[in-house]
Amino acid sequence: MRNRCCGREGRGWSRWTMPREGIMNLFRKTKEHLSADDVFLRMKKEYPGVGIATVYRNLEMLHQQGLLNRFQFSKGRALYEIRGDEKKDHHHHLVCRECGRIVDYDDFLDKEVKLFGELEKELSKKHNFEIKDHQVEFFGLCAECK
Amino acid sequence: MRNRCCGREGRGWSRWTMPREGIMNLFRKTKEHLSADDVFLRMKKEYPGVGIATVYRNLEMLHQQGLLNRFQFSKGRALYEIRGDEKKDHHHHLVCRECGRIVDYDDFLDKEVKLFGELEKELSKKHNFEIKDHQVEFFGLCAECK
DNA sequence: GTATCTGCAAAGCCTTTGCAAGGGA
DNA sequence: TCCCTTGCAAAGGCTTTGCAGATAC
Repeated sequence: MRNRCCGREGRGWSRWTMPREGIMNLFRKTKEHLSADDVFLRMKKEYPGVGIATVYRNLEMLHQQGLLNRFQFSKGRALYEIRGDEKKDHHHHLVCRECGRIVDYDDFLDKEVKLFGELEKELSKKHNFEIKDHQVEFFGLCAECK
Repeated sequence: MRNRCCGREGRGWSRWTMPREGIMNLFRKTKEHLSADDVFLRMKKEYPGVGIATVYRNLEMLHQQGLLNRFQFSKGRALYEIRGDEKKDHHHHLVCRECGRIVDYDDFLDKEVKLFGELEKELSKKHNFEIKDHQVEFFGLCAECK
């Protein structure tokens, strides 16, 4: 599965390596948000011997390339998730302030999609920003914690 | 200025102290987003002798009490800002991926306000979440960096 | 063959914690 | 007096870096 390496401009790597492949496989198999340590621990089973530094380096690289999203919901650890087709896989988050549980939702209301499109356009113009992406979180208490 | 201490239920502190007051004064004077270290350094001038641990402890306490917002836009450091009247001071962010600059905007479109109200209601019901707050960030490149 | 990538260990940064001393109520 | 709060220093958690050896192409 090194086809991803070829014909890709400015991709940030020169070789499609085993750890890189292993990390992407992991994310392809799960919908969870994983921390660097989560990835490191799960990698051990299928690709033993991969070091934590390599995990960090690759997560950063894959994030830079747009293959993974990175989130920093709370203090401490960053969380990653796979990023698929922009339009298809985009979602927003519900984050529980108590237990840290994260719920994704992607069944947007039509007006929600429409509004964000308009907002990006309008804000770009008004603040002279080139907007590439957005992130929305609702915070509160989940069913168990409230 | 210890009036804030009195008659406030579940406020998380028993005494309105000098460091606490100093920190709030700092935030009242600025619209910037400050890190714990920023606060620590600025405190030194007016309230020398306040330790960094105290700054962290109080930022956390003030955040818990809803007087400060905490954000974690990128890895590393948390940023704080003063939180005024919910309706009046609420705003969203534009974050530059290149230089980290943060622009606030609070001149919401009417439909934007309306939509978020509807969304919170609908998501609460659908996911059995008690939504208390939301946070919106647009990421991209600022005028200088693009 | 060679520049890139890796694992290991050590260092770095931000944040929290333990504890004895200080200071309101 | 009581016990909340503080400052200091040490520890903690997550992440990055330096470097010699391994590896993709």
